[in-house]
Amino acid sequence: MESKILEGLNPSQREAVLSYEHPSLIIAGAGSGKTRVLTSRIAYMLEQGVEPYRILALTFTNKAAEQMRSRIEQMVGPRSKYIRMGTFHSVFSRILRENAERIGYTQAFTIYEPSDCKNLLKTICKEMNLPDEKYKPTRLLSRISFAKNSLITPATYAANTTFIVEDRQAQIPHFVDVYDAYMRRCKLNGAMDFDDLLLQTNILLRDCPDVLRRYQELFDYILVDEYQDTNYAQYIIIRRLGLLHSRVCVVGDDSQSIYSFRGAKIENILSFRNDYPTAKVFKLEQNYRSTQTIVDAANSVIARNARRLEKRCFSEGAEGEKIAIRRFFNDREEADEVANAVRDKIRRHGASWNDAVILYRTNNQSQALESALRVRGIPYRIYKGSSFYDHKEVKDMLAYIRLVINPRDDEAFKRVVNYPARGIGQTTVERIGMIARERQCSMWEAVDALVSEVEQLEDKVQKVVARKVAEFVNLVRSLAEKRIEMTLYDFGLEVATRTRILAEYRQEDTPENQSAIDNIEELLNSMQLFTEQREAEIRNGERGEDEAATLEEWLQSLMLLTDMDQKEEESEEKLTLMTVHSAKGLEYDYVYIVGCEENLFPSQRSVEEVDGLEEERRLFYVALTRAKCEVMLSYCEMRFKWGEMEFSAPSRFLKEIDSRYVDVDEDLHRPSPHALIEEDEPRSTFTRPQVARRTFSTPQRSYGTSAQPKANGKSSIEELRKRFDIRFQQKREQGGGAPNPAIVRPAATPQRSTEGLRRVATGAAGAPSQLPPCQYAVGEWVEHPKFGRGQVQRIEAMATDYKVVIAFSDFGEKTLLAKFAKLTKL
DNA sequence: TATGATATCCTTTTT
DNA sequence: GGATATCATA
Repeated sequence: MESKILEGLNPSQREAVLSYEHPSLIIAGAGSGKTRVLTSRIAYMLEQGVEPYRILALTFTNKAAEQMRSRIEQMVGPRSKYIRMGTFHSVFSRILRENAERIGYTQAFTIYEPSDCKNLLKTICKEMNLPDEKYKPTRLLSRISFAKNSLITPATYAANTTFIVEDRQAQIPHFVDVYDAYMRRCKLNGAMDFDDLLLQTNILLRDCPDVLRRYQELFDYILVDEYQDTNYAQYIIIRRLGLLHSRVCVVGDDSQSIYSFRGAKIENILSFRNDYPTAKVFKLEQNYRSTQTIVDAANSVIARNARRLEKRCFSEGAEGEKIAIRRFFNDREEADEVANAVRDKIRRHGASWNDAVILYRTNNQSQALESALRVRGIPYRIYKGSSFYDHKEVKDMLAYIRLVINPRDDEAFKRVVNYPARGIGQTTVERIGMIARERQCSMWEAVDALVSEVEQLEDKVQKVVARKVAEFVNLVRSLAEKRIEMTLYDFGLEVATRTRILAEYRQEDTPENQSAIDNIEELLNSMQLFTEQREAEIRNGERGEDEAATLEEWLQSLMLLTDMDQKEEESEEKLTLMTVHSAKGLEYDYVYIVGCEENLFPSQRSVEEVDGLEEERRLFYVALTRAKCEVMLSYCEMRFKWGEMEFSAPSRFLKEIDSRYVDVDEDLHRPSPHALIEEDEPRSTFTRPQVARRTFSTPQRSYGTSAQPKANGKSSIEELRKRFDIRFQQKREQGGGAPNPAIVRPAATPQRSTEGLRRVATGAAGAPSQLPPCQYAVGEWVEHPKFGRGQVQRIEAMATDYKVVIAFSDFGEKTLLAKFAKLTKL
């Protein structure tokens, strides 16, 4: 009897699933059922008796991991829970935590986010008296990131003459010293940055053979998704772990390698067969997602890349519509017209907003689109890099929490030592920093001693300052004590109130303050959610009793979240906006790719880099292949950039699509107005032969020296305006531009209950008298989605909510928060 | 020490 | 244009 898992797989998919005992390279073209093969393979392994905890499955995003897990669960049931599955970063940060002491780290290490890293670099450069116009934090960090991802430690770096010469030429001769100091300081602070999670894992596996051995023996099977986007550090981790059994299976598509800026090495997938000579190779070439037109069009573009693994993608689906290419006057018009186009498309096909996506190259392109969508009342969701955690109030909360977990975290210390203001100035902070450096300890440790000596201080001024610092130290200490006896949520609330952060935002009732309070509440929500999830897992026997949710784990999971991991708001139909990068792995019926212009897509920088253009082309390929049915590409004549109008030319990629698959509203090769202007103003500086073809590329930065282009451009804008005004007029008359009033309500922002927090605000924190009455009563019968039926035993008022103790028939007594528990009265 | 004014970067893409 | 950093002033 054949396994059900194999049903419906095509021959090559099937082979890829069956060969789980062999190291495998699965080259999976876009839309070829890659995830299905991967999940089927794992499910099949489980069915064949492989123990789930012996499987290590690494994905690119947490979301991908969750999706895979739930699919496998559907196939083979709850055993899937025990598979070690997640992103490289989340899986290995957990492993690092378990073994932190082995590499001289504290188990309570915190993770520095890029802004912490940059701040630290800034301090280091200041201390070393390096000119900050050359030693820019971002630049330093990206170089450090490059080094770490290539497993180059400061020592190896210093020994490499190429690097040293490079740095000298880049006028940052002391980079290696900065790098060294940075790593030391991180360690001293008990902190790791994102790249450390991979680098330190490698150090751990290199220096501790017993640890290596343990995990080698544990993980009989290793599967890696999106292998084309792994960097050297990740590659070596896989090599090391796979050395014993070598049952490494990687899945990827070289044509979709788009993360080289993060150190991803396309070579990893290109040379997999050399690394694992016994590997079997499977090619998934049939695209089940897109129309033939889309697949063929995408092929015609990607064919221009030199370095590729041989494969021939095809679709047996419908031929489908041609790819539409539209030209617009400026980014505003583009946004308006694309919004109209999406709306019309969705209406005409009776489709859902969920079926369409607008993709762009850079995040900042979303602004124009957002306002166009808002005006039309089109509901949308936007995936944007970590916006939530970028909020000041969230960072402040997290800084206190980080300090509680790991007091040596200097960046957290500096952030909140005087927030909310308690009279500790810059000078004081600097002095603490100096003491810390003298004693080679963290700032916390520096003041820790000081606090006990406060009263013995002679100097009056010093005494006052010291008292203030002591106040802060005691605050954090007392929070640390509270933490032990409290639930995550209660502790979070304690932090918000005791630090007076909440009070800060309650002083004045402004929209900004309300949103800050909302965000803090959301942070607390996530704590509660985390606790509940964990409790459910323990109840289901998926985790041991001793594995209750901890603050550390919550924080870690939070730090490693990506923009793609945000929770889907159930059943809300929204149009999605995101970068092409974020769209990898997703699919939509209708795809709109905006800003297909030179210097934007492809980006200016990519054109200058060695393999930059090929990567950009792959990115374009990714964008095209997201579509199931239709694609519309658009570009503008002008775009608002750096507060100025700049001319743009259509992207070269538009012309690279075989014309058979394209429907262009205007001749792509027609000289653009921009080109006309160039001709009006001849430039003697252009001597290169390319000049003749330059009609389609903007002069900005390319060869054009000085700031002429901008000035020229500006003076000609009026002229252009006139020309386009005529077009506008025509459009208006055709009725193209006017928003249709018959359309949907405005995008309503989800209303969260912030009642609780604002209430606490006013009076003494936690005065229960101000709470609205509890919606449940003792003795009442309720039903919970997970725990089933139960009777309310006790109700206890808390600061912002009620604790409800419920005796469930099947799960026993449980304490729930009224606000969060999804209870229905019976 | 805290606030408001000016200067300066910026725009790739993200775990 | 806009966010953030640094500076000048009370």
